[in-house]
Amino acid sequence: MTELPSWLLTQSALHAHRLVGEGLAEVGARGYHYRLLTTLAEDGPASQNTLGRRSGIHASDLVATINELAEDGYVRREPDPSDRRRNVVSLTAEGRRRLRRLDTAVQRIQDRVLAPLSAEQRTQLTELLRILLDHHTNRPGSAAT
Amino acid sequence: MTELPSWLLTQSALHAHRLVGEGLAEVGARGYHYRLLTTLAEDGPASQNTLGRRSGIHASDLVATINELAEDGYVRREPDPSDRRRNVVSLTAEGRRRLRRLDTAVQRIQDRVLAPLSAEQRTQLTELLRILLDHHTNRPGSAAT
DNA sequence: CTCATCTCAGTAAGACTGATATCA
DNA sequence: CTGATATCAGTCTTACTGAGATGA
Repeated sequence: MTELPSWLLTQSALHAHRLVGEGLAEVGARGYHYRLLTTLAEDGPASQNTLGRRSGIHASDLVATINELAEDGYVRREPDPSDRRRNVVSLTAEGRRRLRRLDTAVQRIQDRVLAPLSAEQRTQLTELLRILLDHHTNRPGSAAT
Repeated sequence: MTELPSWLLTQSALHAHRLVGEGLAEVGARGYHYRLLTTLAEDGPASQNTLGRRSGIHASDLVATINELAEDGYVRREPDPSDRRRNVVSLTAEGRRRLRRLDTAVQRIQDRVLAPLSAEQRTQLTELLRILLDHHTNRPGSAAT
């Protein structure tokens, strides 16, 4: 069993996930916070629906995530004047600072995650995972509802 | 962000985990069931404590897992005569058959998980993950309690 | 008494489902 | 009315914490 690719994958990911989670927790953040802030910084303000698609965070979890980030003043949630069903969520200046801090933490952790691999091996691994992820992202398997 | 190794790792693992979960669900099982049955088949009967260490399943989850498997007659839980605090958990004949079935399901899924990779790339990936996992397994990081 | 073992209740993160209110 | 959007409550899996109970 300990040689099953899916096992190796999920277990390594578990460690990576734990390390990242701990790193973010040290500065009082969670994975969703980082993901949403990054998405906002990379692709700009958007409706919650759009942010959900971009970040991969489920709409219902997005609500709570935005609540939390808005409470700390990292994002702003404003009704869209052109479509009053929508909220436009955008990054504040404080949010940008916050993201820089989280980014530092996360980048530092990449090194701990990949610690036992050489530079070449790291590249190899990222490429292989990139192929895997692209494949499964575009072939939802049975995730269609 | 979508190039972060930890992101690639956790997201690919998520797909793998989902595929395996679906495959097991189709035959009415969960990950813990497969892991415990495999551990019992590979290393033989043991106390719950020992099984927890071997399988990586937390002692408190092991209780429920064994309950479920015992109810279906796949494992037997008997008090250890030499130490009445302990239960000795062992695989039944039905449990062996059950494991063969789950094994088939899981093996079939490996192919779906690794679909876009060549044989050589699969070997590469498994080796890299093996290194990662060994590293993090032996260096609990901050998992010490 | 201390320590190991097992059990039970509860928590946490991430992903997801289903129901509802609002509005286009 | 239909369909999109946001919100709310709850489920599932895996992992873990803390509090007992039993017995070595």
